[in-house]
Amino acid sequence: MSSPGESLSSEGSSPVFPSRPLGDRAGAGETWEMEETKPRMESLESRGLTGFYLSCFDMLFTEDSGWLVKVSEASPGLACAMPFPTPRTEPSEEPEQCPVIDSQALGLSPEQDGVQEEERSLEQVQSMVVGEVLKDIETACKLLNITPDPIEWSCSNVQKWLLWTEHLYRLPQAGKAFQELTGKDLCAMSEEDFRQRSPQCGDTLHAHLDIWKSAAWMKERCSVGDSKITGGEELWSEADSSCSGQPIHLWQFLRELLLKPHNYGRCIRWLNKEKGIFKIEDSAHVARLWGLRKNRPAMNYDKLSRSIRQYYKKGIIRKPDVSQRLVYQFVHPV
DNA sequence: TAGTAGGATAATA
DNA sequence: TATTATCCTACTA
Repeated sequence: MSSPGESLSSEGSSPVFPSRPLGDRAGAGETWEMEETKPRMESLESRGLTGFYLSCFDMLFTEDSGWLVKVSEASPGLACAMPFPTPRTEPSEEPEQCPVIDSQALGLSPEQDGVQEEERSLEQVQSMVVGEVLKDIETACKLLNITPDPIEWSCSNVQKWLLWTEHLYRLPQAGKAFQELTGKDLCAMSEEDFRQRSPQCGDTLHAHLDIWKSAAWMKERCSVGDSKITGGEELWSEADSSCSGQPIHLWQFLRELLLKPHNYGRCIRWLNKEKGIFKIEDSAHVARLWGLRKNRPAMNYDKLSRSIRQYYKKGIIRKPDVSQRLVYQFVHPV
């Protein structure tokens, strides 16, 4: 099946790139209008990225906001787990770290100390929030087999991302309005451009794209700096088969969904993780996700389940001893 | 009606 | 060539 919109068109897109979060993109053969990026950057930074992300929470986590509990329960020791841009007036060329400041050593008053404490707490939350956002984007990249940086998306990548975002956040379909646009075209579009193409959800899609762009920017900065990322986990891992260009297998895809219960727990979940027994709660949803991942719009549970059954002979998946509908078991549990 | 099982064949990487 | 997609029939809950 051919992907929609293979021919490139920049119709309706702005000639400049208005909303690159920070910094330039040397080496990509692209012209970045830094003057144009500045207002957007300042807006982002003056609000603080946390404010930016928090304002998108209702869109981001409509599936399940359970992970937010983790933020409130987070250990203070997780503070500054990843580089995070703090509010400032001028962009810095250096990758930022989150320094641990000894207020007593600085001779601060108790009031100043309290403010410092509050700021540290805020930074802890920021780190957790950003870490979770990055992880969600990483998962989407794996599942869709697209790069995290929207600027690199082809037309079909853009359509995948649109389908995915519409599906995940229950937005009205807007794919046709963005046909024949590459990621670069998309990134060059203003919020108003988005709204013109899709009055119903253009602003939402633009906000999501902004998050992806910010995440790509942060990823780049992380890779420029050291490899320390949140909580010791390696984001953007290259070890994953789907990120290394290898075609993903259905069993791998199912396992990835199972390993992201806060995103996909409503459509697939472990019944007994130790034994590898899982249940597909929403067969149509899982099939749609698989179809999105493999660019097979006609995928349905009938076909998906046939593929699962092919694993019986191979000893990868089987039906549990007590067979139940929509319940399968990994022969070799994780 | 939806899910299960498996044969056959085509498409794809 | 291996894997998955697709289509099919038969059967079950």
